[in-house]
Amino acid sequence: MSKEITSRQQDYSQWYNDLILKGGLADYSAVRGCMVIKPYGYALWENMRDQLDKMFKETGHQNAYFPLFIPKSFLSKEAAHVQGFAKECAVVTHYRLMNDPNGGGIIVDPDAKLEEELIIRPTSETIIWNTYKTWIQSYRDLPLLINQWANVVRWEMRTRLFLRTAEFLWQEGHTAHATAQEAIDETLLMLNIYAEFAEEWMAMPVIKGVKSINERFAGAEDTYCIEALMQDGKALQAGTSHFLGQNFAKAFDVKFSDKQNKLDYVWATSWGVSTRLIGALVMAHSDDEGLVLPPKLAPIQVVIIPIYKGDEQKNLIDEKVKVLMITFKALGIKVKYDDNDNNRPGWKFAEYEMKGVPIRIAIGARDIEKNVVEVARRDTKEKMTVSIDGLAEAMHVLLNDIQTNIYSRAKKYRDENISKADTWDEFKKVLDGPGGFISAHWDGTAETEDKIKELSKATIRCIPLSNTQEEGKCILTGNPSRERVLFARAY
RNA sequence: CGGGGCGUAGCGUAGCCCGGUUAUCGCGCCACAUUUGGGAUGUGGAGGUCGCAAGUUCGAAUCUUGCCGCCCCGACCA
Repeated sequence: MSKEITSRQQDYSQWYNDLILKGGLADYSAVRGCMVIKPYGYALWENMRDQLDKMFKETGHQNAYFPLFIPKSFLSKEAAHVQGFAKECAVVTHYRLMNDPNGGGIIVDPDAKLEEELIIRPTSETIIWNTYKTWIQSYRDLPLLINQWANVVRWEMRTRLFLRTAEFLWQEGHTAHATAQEAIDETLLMLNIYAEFAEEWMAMPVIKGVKSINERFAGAEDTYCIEALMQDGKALQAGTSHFLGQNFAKAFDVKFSDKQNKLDYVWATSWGVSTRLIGALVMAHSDDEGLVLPPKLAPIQVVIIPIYKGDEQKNLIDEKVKVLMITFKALGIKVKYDDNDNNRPGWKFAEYEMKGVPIRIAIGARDIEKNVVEVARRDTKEKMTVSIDGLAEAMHVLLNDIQTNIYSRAKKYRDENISKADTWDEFKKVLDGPGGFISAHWDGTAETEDKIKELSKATIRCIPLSNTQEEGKCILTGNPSRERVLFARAY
C-alpha cells in the first residue's frame, strides 16, 4: 500500500496530481512552474506526437525549426499579438556571467548587456513571418505549409502539471496562402485533424467550434478550437486553429505576386496542440485506481505478469511467454513481460493499474496446464480466462474494444453534461451543481461575456460549428440572440 | 500579486506549543533466506547541512528576526 491515490471526490486537484506523479508521467522540478517529463510520460507524448506528425505530413505539411529566441522588436510588430503575450514573456538581457569581484559567486556580467533583448518564444508567429518574407515572392511559393515541434515559454502566474507549465512542448503549424478562402480551408482542415486525433486516438470526445472575440488568439481574425469536458465538469481547450487573415503578412510585409502580377499580402493560419493534451487524457478517462490510457496511445498496451513457485515453473512460463511475445509483436501490440522478481504479482497488478496499462495478463503454471491465461482489462476491471491459442488475436480485438469503450464512456458522460439554460438562475444552478457545458443564449457582445465571466467564472468555450440558428434571449441581459453558445468553467 | 498550507533520510511523517542523551516511526533502498494467483515475511545494514542565514542561549529541529522554495484556491492563460 505504498502509493495511495486521493479519490476524485475527496480532492479532484490532488487526485490529478497523484495520477501524474505516482503514475510516473512527470515530476516537479527545481524550477518554478517547470516539470520534468519522465520516461513513461514522454513515451506517451512521443506516441501522440508521432501520430499527429503523420497526420500533418499526410496533409502536405513539412517540419522545420525556427529559433528559440525572438528579438524584442519582432514581437511588437503585430499590435494585438504583443498585447496578448507581453505579460508572460521570459526575457534574455545578457550573454555572459562572471565571478563576483565581492566574492558572491557567479553574477551576470553588467558589461555583457544585449543591445536588443531576446524573448524566449511564447509562440513563433513573429520569427516565422519574418522568415517567410524572404521565402515568398510568387503565388508559385504558395501555399507554404510548415509545422514545428518545439518548446515554448509562457511565464504563467499559476502553473499545473501538464495543463499549464511555464515551459511546455507543442507543435505549431504556420501556413501561408494566396487567398483568404484557402487559408480558412486550412484552418478548418487542421481543426478537423485535431478533432479526429482527440476522438480516435485519445478516445476523448470534443466539440468543434469558434471562439468569441474575447477568447480569440492574439492576432487572429478567427480562432477555432476543440473543447473537451473533464470529469469534474470543467471544460478544457484541447487544441486551437487560427485564421490569421493578413495581419502577420502586413506586420512583416510578406507580399506575393499573383498570376496577374498583382501584389497582395499573403493569408495565414497557425494551429497548435501541446503537452496539455496529456493532462486532458489523464482527466478524461482515469479513475481512483490510477490512469486509464487509450490503447492506441498507451506506451505499454499489454503487460504479462508471471506467477510461479521456483525456477522450474518460472522457466516453463518464460518459454511460453517467449512464444506469445513473438505473436503479439507480429500484430504490432506493444507488450511488456514483467518478470522482475523484486516485486510480487500483487504489487505489479496495482502498479500497472496505476499506470493505466489497458490489458494485464497473468500467467502461472496451472494456467499453462489448462492452456489458458487470466486477462484483466483496465477500463472495466473485468477479469476473464482466455485460451492461449490465438491469444494475440484475441488481445488485438480486446484492445480495440477497450479503445471504443472508453470513448463511448467519455462521450456518454460528456453528452449527459451538456445542459440548456434559458434563465440566469438555471445557468447558475447548473454551474454550481454538476457543471459541464451549458448551452445558452448570449447577446453577442463582449461586455455581456465579461459580465457573465465576472459573475459566474464561466466563459464561452465556443460557438459550435454545427450550431442551429434559434431565436432567444440572452440569459444575462434579455437582449435578442440568434443562437446558443457553449459556456463552461474551464481550465 | 491576494488568501490558505507546507518545508525534518529517496517518499510520507513524529518531535516544535513547554529548548537538554545517539532526531521518531512507516514505506522504499542494500545483503541473505524463505516467498510469489491482489501492494510478502524474517534477520542484518546503509542513509540526516532538521529549507537558508543571522540572533538569543552553556545548549536550538524546537525561541526571535530576515530570506528562500514548493503546493492548493483566486486573478492571467494553451
